[in-house]
Amino acid sequence: MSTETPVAAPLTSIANIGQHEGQTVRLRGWLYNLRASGKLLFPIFRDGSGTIQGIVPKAAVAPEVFDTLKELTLESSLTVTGKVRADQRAPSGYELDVENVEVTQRVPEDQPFPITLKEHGPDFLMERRHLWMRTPRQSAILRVRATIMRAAQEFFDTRDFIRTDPPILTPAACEGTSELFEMKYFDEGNAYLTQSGQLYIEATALALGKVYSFGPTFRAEKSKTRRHLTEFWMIEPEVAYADLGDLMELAEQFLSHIVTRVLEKHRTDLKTITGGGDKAVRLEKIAAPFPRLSYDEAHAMLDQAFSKGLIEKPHEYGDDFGAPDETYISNQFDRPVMVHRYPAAVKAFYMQPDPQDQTKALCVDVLAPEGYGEIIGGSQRVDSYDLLKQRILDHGLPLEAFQWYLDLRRYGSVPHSGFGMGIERCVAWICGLEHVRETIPFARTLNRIYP
RNA sequence: UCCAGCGUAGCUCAGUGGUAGAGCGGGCGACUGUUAAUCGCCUGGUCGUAGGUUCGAAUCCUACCGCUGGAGCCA
Repeated sequence: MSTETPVAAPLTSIANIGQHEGQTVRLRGWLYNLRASGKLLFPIFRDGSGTIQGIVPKAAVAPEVFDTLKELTLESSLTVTGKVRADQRAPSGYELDVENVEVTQRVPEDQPFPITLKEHGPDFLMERRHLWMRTPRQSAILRVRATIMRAAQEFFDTRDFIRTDPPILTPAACEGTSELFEMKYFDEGNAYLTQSGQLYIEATALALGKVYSFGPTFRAEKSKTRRHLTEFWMIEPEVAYADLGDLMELAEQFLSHIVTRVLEKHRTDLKTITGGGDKAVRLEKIAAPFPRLSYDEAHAMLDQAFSKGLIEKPHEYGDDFGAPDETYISNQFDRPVMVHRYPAAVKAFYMQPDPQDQTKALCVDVLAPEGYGEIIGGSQRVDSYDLLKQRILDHGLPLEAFQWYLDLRRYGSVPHSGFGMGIERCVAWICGLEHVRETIPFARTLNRIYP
């Protein structure tokens, strides 16, 4: 439109705009919001990396540029040219003195963009997840998720772990308990979507030493809570010759590394997510070592809490902890707490018994602070052929299906340990979110598979 | 599967037996520093569905449907 605009204005992103202070740049993105005050317009642009406010005084731009922006509808796509200026009044520190704008597609006003800056309910937003993710808070969460995933892989890659992803289609249940998604598999009978790659990475660990897997897992449980998805991502390391102590050290260093990376890259995003307040402070305390609590110590803590009226139900010794129990325990600490050596009876068949007390399993749950629940579950695995076979039979599992798994104890068995971390719960905790449905681009929950 | 709560305008909600409401959104207008801008006017509804009680039902009762999050189970 305006012929004065230099065609060569460099293209940049809003996140990097500070490097171009005083220069005229181009941004490609969308109109996020528009305020007007007479002959002065305040359009807010977004480009996926952040948002920036533009300033358009009527006297300073070509009339058609002013008119185009004044009439522009929210979420219309555009390329904007303008000069970057530092401004104390701007939340991000920079503003754009708009010189020109070129609209790629104009949203018609009879069908306006449905997500406004006001409040909406979860059903309305999830039905429009493909649009909701354009809002600054949702975009920020997805950026943090990406960093968490990258940091998690980087942690293992730089420690010489080999990534070995297990199959997603499996012939039988790994643990025999969870509800599985079932499907027909040609003439081979039924197949199931994996609920954990653990048994498979035990095999790859005995081949390659230190391994991890990273991919989606599926649980058909009818859980409708803020902590549950039917499809979620899990990263699972498995280490030959590692015992429970090694595993707990690995877990606390792993989580510390992830938090460090998020703090390095996402101060602004964390502020956007928590709505202004600088909640990054609570993450600065997250550093190894983490507090450790045996099952017995945790039980005693709950016992005392009940007698003081701090929790509603008494914890029965020998039972697993319920969600309110986990919340209480985690609230006693300012960093993740590692609860180890649960009663073997409430844990999976493949967990190694504690030599000090055969009724306990060499396992650990890492509970995130603030009631976000179990983000990591792991254990030392049974390495004796005879014991593992007996456990399979005791749990009523079909021995034929586990022959390959028993082979791992038949040929050069060693002590080995591993854990799994649910990415979504980790993101929810680090970002301080109400619900895991916001931690993944398209959440799959009990009664939603659209969009 | 069980328990609880909620379904009223495009959105968020108020209205609890007597003529259907507000804010936001959308439209028109005013405003040169707004931050979910503000101000004026306009627009907008088979009160989830079906049945019942009543002179009269958004409101009370029953069933069903949908949503929400809590238990169990789990990451």
